[in-house]
Amino acid sequence: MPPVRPGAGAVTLHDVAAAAGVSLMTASRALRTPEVVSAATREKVMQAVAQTGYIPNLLAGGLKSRRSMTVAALVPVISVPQFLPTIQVLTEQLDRAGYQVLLGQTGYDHAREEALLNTMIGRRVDGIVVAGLLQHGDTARRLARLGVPVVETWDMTERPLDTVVGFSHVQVGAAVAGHFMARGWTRVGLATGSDQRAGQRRAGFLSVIGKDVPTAVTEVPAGVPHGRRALSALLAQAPDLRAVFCSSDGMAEGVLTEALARGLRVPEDLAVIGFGGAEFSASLHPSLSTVHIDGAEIGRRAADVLIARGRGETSGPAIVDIGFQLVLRGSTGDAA
Amino acid sequence: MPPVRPGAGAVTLHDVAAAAGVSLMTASRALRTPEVVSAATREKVMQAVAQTGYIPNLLAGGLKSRRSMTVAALVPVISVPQFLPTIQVLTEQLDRAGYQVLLGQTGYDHAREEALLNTMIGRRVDGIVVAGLLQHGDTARRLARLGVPVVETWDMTERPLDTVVGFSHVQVGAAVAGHFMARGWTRVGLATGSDQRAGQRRAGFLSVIGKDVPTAVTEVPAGVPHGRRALSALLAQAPDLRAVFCSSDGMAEGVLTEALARGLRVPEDLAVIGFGGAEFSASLHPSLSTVHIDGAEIGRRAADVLIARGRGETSGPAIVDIGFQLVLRGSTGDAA
DNA sequence: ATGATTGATGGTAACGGTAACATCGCGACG
DNA sequence: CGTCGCGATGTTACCGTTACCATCAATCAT
Repeated sequence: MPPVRPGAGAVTLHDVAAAAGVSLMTASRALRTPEVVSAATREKVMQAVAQTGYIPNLLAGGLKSRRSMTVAALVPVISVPQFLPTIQVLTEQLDRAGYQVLLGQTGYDHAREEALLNTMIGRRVDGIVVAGLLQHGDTARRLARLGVPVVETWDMTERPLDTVVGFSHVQVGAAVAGHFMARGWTRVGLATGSDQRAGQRRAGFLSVIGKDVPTAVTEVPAGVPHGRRALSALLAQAPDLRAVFCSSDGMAEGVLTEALARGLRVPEDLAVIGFGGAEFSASLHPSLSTVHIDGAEIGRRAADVLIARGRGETSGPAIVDIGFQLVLRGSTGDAA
Repeated sequence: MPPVRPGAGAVTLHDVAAAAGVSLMTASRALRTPEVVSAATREKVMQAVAQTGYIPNLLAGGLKSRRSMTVAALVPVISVPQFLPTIQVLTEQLDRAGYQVLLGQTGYDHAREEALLNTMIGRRVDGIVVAGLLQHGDTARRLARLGVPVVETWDMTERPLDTVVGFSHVQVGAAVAGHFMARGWTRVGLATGSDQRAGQRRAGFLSVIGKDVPTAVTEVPAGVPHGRRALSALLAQAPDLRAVFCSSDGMAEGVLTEALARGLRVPEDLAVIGFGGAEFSASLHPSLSTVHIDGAEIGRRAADVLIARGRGETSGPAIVDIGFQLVLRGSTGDAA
């Protein structure tokens, strides 16, 4: 097989127009704005499309129309399970509106994030969805100047770059603390990551508890081993610990495991609440209470925002708080 | 804020050339093929780029050069954990070579798969990676005619459309059956999905066992509840069942759960092997034996193939078998 | 009857780059 | 000394589509 020159053999709109016996422009309109073309012409063009097997070149169309019909989705790493429902629904919804998603992995690296954003600008994406908040640096300003819609997600801020769809980590912390208080548990602790969001949940938590509490900070806020170590560390600080709020369901699982290993009964001796609403949390023993975030809803709302912008509609509220849900189960003695 | 005309304010190569005092073409070459311009000129252009904040328009470049520097990745749904390492590594490797990944979700629907492939053709992707095998229909033929590199993955076939990077499900079934035989377990069963791959594993399994075996088929080959039901069904057929090969680690977990509920000891009364090598399989009790597939390696090899093709290198072997690994743990009595 | 309006279509010029070829200065060589 | 070769740069055309404006027949108000 001879090396095929890329793109050779592709049918262009020119061919379609010729086959339909109309001008190039009429063919273009029959596809893009059918309502301005007479029914007969539209039909001829459609037949020519079917007959020739025409597939529009979206690069060419995007170049001229300045609308690439693509959206960038930036995540730290695609395999972070937390963001998957968001990406899934985002991709589905956008697909329905004719957009495709360009995937970008920042690897938790701000330099790579910047580089990726620049690449995405170069690809003339019609919008950018970021898992988390963006650094407000040079590139962010450029995005604003170029008018690229940006949706930050899974977080909350008073001053989003453009639009934010998420929830308040401070409120999450406060809600969990509130539940602990209501149950009369005051000897409480935190098993938390060191990231900014964990800090916000901690702040919210402390604001309700009204005093400092034992805190075990782990670099990686996930995984059973980290959870086990975290509980050990907490018990060293406060042997009479009554309840723990964990930064992730994975860590919470580790805390449950360590409690079991130490002969502590959950929830009688120690209550545990996780964060994330992971699927497996329901099938742990005891079932894990957790803070559930509707990631799919985040994706849906983000898609809505971008599609509306694409239609030229003025953006709705720039801050969308989708809230969260305290799912109370066995590990806090609230349900089976 | 007035509605910004999209793309307004963007710096073009024209501006860079003007700022550097060279022709448009020289500026283009300084960026794309620096080795053919003099060092002094290159320097001038680079400075102009930095000063103007130029970002190349990849739509324009791709249109003329017929190389979009994008690759499509098609998965059933992004949240299938199995494919995540593949997607992650694929995206990383391609990114390093300057490619971006366009995500497509087929939703297990062949019509949508076709539609997505057509869209991707329209976007002039430089390659397509599919999770699984492609239907060899009209669109597949078109891909071949257009010379778009296609990498099918996570499977094996004698006649790939183009290149396949995966492993043989038949061999997996045979290997598991071989292990059962070696242990002297002949009263064995299958808890399997109804898809084609499950069928291949079953065929490989039966070819070694040498006779038909009790089989529980579930529509959705994942999830603890399905696994529990599957074991119930199997025990109804064969109360003296000694070992089960499951279609997924999730189902295997369900089988373990059901065994526990029925007072069956694992592995003494019943041995269990899963499929997929999920992370959680190691931390089940007993730890789950499973067939591990190196999904990251699949992504790496797929990226290699596409990058080589992009360089115009003739494709290597069209069939890459990365094999699999039998991870033997507690659920077959092979390790702690 | 006549100019204005409307609906359908066509022609032309981009969009922002790159491929291919043309040009030009300059040292090497017969 | 003319010209050949070569590296560096410039010119032109074009990738495939859509924005914009022009055209033209048919309908309409006056």
